Amino acid sequence: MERSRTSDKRNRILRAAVKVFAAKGFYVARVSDVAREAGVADGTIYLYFASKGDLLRGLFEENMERLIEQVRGVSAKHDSAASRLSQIWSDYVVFVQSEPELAEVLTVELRESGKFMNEFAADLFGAFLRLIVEVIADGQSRGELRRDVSARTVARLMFGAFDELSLSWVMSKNKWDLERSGKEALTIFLDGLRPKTSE
Amino acid sequence: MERSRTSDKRNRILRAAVKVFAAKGFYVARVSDVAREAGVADGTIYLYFASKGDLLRGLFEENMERLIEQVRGVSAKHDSAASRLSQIWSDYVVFVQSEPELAEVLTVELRESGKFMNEFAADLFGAFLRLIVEVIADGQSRGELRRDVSARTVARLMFGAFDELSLSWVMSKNKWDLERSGKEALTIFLDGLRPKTSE
Amino acid sequence: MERSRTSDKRNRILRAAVKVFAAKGFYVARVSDVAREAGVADGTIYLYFASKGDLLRGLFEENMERLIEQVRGVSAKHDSAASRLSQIWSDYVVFVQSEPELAEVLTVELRESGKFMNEFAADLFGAFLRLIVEVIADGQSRGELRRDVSARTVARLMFGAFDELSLSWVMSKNKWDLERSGKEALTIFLDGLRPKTSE
Amino acid sequence: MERSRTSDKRNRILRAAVKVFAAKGFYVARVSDVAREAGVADGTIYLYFASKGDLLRGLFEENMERLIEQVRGVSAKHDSAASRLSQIWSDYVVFVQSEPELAEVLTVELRESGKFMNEFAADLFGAFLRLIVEVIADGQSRGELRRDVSARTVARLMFGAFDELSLSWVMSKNKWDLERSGKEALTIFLDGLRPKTSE
DNA sequence: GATGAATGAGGGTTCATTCAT
DNA sequence: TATGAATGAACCCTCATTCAT
Repeated sequence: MERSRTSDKRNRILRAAVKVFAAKGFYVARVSDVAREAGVADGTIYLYFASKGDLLRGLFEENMERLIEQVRGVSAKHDSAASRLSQIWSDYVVFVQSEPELAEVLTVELRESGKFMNEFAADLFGAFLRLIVEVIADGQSRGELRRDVSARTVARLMFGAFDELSLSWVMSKNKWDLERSGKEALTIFLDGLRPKTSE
Repeated sequence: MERSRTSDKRNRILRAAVKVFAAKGFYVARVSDVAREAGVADGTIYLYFASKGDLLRGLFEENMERLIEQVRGVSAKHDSAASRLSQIWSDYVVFVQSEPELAEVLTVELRESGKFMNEFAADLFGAFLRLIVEVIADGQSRGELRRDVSARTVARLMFGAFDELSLSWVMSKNKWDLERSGKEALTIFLDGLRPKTSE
Repeated sequence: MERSRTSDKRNRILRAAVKVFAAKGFYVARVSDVAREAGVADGTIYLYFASKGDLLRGLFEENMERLIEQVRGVSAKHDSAASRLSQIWSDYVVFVQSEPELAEVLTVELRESGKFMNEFAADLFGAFLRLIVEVIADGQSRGELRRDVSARTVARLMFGAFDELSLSWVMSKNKWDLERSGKEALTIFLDGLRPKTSE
Repeated sequence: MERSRTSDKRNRILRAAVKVFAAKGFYVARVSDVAREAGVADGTIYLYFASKGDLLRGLFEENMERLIEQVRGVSAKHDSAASRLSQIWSDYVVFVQSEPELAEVLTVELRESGKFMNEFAADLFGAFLRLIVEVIADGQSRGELRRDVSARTVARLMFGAFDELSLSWVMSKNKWDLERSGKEALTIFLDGLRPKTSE
């Protein structure tokens, strides 16, 4: 009887938590809601997570790391900043479309929860942002992107813009074409980030 | 003894709520925290608001309307889309800098709260977004902005970008120059939105 | 400006209390309900009554005394036990029919409230009952009523029976003929209380 | 480990509620009083009852049904109206003497509570009364009881009389002989209900 | 490991009462 | 006297967490 390194039940609970937190929000959701959704007893959750907050923390950790890994892999396979940004975004679109509830939790709860797990969430988010900053800065240093703007500012801008785009898509129940809007967004940013001829 | 049209105490409670909700988040904040901050008894809050949720609602209502009015006034005083967007943003910077806690509550809680006051918050936010859409669409129809992107998408992008920018400024306790970053952001967007020569 | 010995406002409050207590019950009724019904401010009530409980107490006192006086007067004007009981009951019917809400409060709340104003309510009720006992005992000593039953028991029986009759009439919103039922009841009791021939 | 069909704890809570409600009255009693008396935590009560009011409701339901069953059984075992009424009453005396607190709650709170659970309490009480009405009407149709009085009125009379008798016995802390008084009462009623010779 | 009944601290809300006007 | 805004103690109920089975 092999046991996967990370228990099946733990994953079932995490998946249930995503669903429930997405539907009700972290604070309104009850631990027993998660338990019911996961098909386990309330107490079972505490065999895998120390507290309700830890459940949210575990959820962030596991998934943000996955996202970060994905983004990290992009830089290896693409040369230009433009193609990297394009790839990062289209990967993210795939993620949002295939796991909209997770995307919602990751973006919505990240903010409110900042209140009770500051350093933790900030770290994960910081790591994510730093990768974007690197892509931008690299593009600038190679003359692919304009240099008169702070890479950090650009990274935040793009993150905010795409985050808003995907979140509103999730919350509007997929009523419009996310890929198309994303392509338009990317075009605007890449055009706006083109090196000035005067430089 | 003159009495302001809207009760002093109501305003004191609203201001206290902003402070407390910003510091702890709506769900973690206790009504008695707000009462203490406002210097009133717990029960007094219920003379002005029907419930804790109604307090948050009242807070949105009053302030979002103010912001919307401000944005609305901008279009009358400025001609080009560029100057309108520039003005809207610099007005918003002034707001964020002078009332950072309110800005935080308005942006952070708007999301989480979407869960329990959906239509309400969505309406106010929708009204705000619509104004931006109009500015963009108007700029497009006058040939000032590129036409190959959806005005709605652009509005969302810009909102998301600037929202992220100001929120991260608020939460990082003002460690960097918001105005400067904002100017860079505006430049990137305006460059990215410039009509294509091929058009 | 003459002032009646017992203030008008005090009476207005008492009348309002009767109405409100009858409709909602003492515990569910709020002091502010009584104030609104009386057309006075909440605080005004406390100029005439020390507390909510005192309001109920005042209500009992004033009205029970009136009822007791009425019953007391009957014995003077009537000779036989039968005619006395008949008169007491028909007076009570008049009272119940003209002030059903007061009758309801006096009978319903008397019981529940026994819990918090024991000695007081018991005294008033005891005085009332004692009058009935006297009528019965007098009738027994004069050979008009059977002697093989305790006057106290008979008084309680009759009180309980007539109380139930009038209360159910009040609560059923006067759907049947109280006078008629009362006459039947009286007949049964008087027949049942007739001296045994063997005596 | 056997489990009784109806949870032990539920019954412990109900018994505690009887004791506490009898002592303080429903409105004055606190849920935590009941919990302490039952030896459980406050929250435990809500595992078995939806609310404080539901606790009172459950208490009525369970016990009134028991009483009604008892009364119902009497008619099968006795022939004459006289022996039926006699048996119903002596059963009730046994009940009142063995569970005086329950008797008190059932009769006292039934009235006040009518305010917030009208139809419910009325139904149970109505069912009880209807059984008495049947006994009376049956006695009348068989010529055992006088026919010139409404069976409904007689039932109410007797109920009111016996209710008052037992309640006052309960509240006077058993200072007198309930059985004896009850026998007297029954004699009076049966004599009063004897068919008229003229009929 | 798994369960879910039990716990009890905590918080939103009510409302009798007060008191400055 | 009269007012009614303000008070704050009290209480019902929720729900994260525990623990005996």
